[in-house]
Amino acid sequence: MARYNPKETEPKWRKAWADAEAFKAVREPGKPKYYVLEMFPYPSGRLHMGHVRNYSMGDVIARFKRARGFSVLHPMGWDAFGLPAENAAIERGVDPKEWTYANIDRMRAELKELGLSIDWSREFATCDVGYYGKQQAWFLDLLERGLVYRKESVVNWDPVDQTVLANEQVVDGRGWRSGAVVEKRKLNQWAMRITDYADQLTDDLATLDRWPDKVRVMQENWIGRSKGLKFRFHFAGEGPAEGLDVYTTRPDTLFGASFVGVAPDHPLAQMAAARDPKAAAFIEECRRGAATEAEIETAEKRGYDTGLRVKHPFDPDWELPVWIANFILMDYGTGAIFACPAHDQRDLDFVRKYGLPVKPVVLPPGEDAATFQVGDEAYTGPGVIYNSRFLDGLDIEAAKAEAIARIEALGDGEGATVFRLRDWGVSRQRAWGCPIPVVHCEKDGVVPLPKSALPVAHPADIEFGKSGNALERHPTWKHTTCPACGGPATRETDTLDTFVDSSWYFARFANPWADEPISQEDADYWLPVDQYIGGIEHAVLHLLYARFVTKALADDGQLSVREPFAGLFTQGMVTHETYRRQNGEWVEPKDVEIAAEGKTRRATLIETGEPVVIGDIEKMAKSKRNTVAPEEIFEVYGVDAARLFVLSDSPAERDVQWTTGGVQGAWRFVNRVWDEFDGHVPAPAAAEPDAEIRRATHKLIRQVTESIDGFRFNSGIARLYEFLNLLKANPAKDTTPAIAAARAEALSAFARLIAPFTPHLAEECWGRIGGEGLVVAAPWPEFDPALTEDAVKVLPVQVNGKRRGEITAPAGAEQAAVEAILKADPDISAKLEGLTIRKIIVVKDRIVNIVAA
RNA sequence: GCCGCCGUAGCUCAGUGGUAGAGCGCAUCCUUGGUAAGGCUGAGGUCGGCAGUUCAAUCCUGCCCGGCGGCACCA
Repeated sequence: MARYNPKETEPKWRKAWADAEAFKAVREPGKPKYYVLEMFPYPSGRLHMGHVRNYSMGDVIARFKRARGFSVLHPMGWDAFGLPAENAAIERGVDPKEWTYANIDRMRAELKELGLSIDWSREFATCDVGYYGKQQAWFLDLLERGLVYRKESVVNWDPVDQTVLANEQVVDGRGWRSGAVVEKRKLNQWAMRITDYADQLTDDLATLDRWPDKVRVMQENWIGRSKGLKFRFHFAGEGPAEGLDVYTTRPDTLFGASFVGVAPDHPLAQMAAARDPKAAAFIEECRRGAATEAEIETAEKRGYDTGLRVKHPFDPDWELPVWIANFILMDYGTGAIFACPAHDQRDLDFVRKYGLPVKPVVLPPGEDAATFQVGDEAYTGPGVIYNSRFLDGLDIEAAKAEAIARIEALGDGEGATVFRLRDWGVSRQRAWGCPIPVVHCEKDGVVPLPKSALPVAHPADIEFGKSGNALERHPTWKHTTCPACGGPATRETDTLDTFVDSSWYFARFANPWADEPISQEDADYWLPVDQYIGGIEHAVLHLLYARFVTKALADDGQLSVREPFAGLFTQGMVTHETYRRQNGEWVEPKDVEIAAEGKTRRATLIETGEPVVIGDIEKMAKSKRNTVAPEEIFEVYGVDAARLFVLSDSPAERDVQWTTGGVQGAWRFVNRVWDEFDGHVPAPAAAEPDAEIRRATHKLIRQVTESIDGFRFNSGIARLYEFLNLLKANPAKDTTPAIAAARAEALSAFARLIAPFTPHLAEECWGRIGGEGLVVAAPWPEFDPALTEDAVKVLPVQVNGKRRGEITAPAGAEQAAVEAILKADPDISAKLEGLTIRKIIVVKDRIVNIVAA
């Protein structure tokens, strides 16, 4: 018997699959289709373990569905525009394009080595002119539809990356890539009207029943739809004639109003500042103190009374003061509020500081109107409205409806829906991105290019290597003629956010050769993506943008689906222990030797023998040096062992901890499997298969099938481990014809069941037992449901909830039959000596409990 | 503060309303022509805590403790 040699077998089978074009996606109208997609990688240059896990999961699904008779699309591409290439250009003087394509070449080779069942003929990179030129085409379509527009606005400016960021790319006031504190700048920017779809994007989340709840909740929160009332206060005395618009979600508490507040940036605040130096000073102070969002959130509430007064909408004689308050945001609602401190914590904190009145108008259940008071905590729970004239006695929802109706009747406002979501700013002041296909003409202004002028490609001699936008600096590229007047014009030098690139790539995969951006015929067949797999970090970025673009393109008649991803799975990360020398320097796992001493572990640096501190388990990252290079693992253990390990050791949605012992365990399994197949002896003809092994085989098929369907790869693999132990206990040699016959069926099923996880090993095993053709082309094994149940069940017998013995009964035995067996059992009878049986509870095929006294 | 996930063997994790499992690690032994290896056997768990529902709870419910993640002056 020879040891399994992955270095020889694995490349052999990859070649066989390629020669057979085993993974070519073909539209077959008679067959059900299945589109499996993993979030495409950024070509950073090297494959890491996270990629191995992500793409192995997708590969399990793709191979499984193919074996189950689906026509499968499983493509791969590259999210290839973006800053790292430009940063490499600045740091190392390389050309971003060359750098990117060289990285793609290397990573493609590594991905191919993983043995993924991908249709490589469909591969593209977003930096291919053939891709981004099509993107420019639909960009122009959306521009024409008014879904893309240009506006001067205050934007998030990342001073390190020298570009604008979308709101979604600002985390805790810092750039998501650079970590730099984001500044506010006023710029002319391209934006997409994602807010037009805010309602749909919220409502349609309910249809995504194969998405994790967590992601749906995150998107819902991000879009932040709230329903309420927009209405107008009229000024008492001086003040703008048009009044002051406010937004509230609590119109039911209008009679608890204490003051009216505006944001420091609000026009009314500006007006006050113009004639009141103290107001101006207060506004200035607010601006200074609020550099980051984190600071705004924790800042103490402060305000300034403008001296202006407004009339209460339901009582012209009731006047409310107008304050400027630092906690009011200009870009939400109308930038102005009415404050009801008794039922809003922020308002309460504010009025407690400035001595304004607090009047409760919602009476909590069980409280007495005469004695109920609000202390330091606002009451936001349910109750009955009081102190509120015509709203008295109503519950909160009824009072909201009544207040809105009254305001509408007065003509002072209407019910309104407000979103937290802002339009998507897509301009980036960087060269290594998709050029925006418009020109600026002195005479005609902003002019879209005709489609015949596409693609707008990068110049070949672009000079990177300095900060700022290289397209802007290029001596000739931007100078062109205006398609409208023929006069001189300059090209737009902003490029599109790379999230635009990734917002439609899944649709392009349906037919990457098509002249139009999306081939309707092919997209109608393949879309939506049946199973999308990727990290949770894109919950409100990529996944929201892709949903929006899908809807926008559907409305433009370019797509038939309104949701891109029918199923979403967010997989966990690959983690590893961290190691540090005494001086605090991080050390790579491969330089560390771990020795077990009893139950504790001790780490030393291999080179010097010095002790190393074992630190926390963290996501594999270069900064902590706790990475393990996939290619080194492939070299030692083979690809299959690596795939098996990252899938086997944790549930797919949770993090998996990479350990040497773990991958060695997977490697041992690979060898044990091969050993079992290598020792295979053909069964004598016509022998009746051993019933126990047969049942175990059919149970296994059922369990593995259900595990893959449910994304429980780890438990499916656990069942395979257990089954192998059973086979080892019934070895091929020196055995009965019955066992040999059962083993033949078992091995045939086993080879096909391991194929999604360890595809190379499966081929080798399949060949060894004389399987027909390639295992990738073999149908998934079927199980006989009758064989997955035992014919005879061992039922534990409890007396008063404690286990006192067991009986053997036929499967499905009912109460009467079981009671008969109980009576005939001398052991049980002995246990019941002197007791009166009150009740016998029989749970079919599970257990018997006798209640006795 | 709000929402979600997690807590089972030394470690990493499966699992189940009814006798508690895997891999690694640990111990013993075997093999020494699968040998920078292979195999047998074994020890090890009040299933985070308390209460409830139930004939029966590690599993369901509630509360608490601990860890992780997301959201958070959004009117």
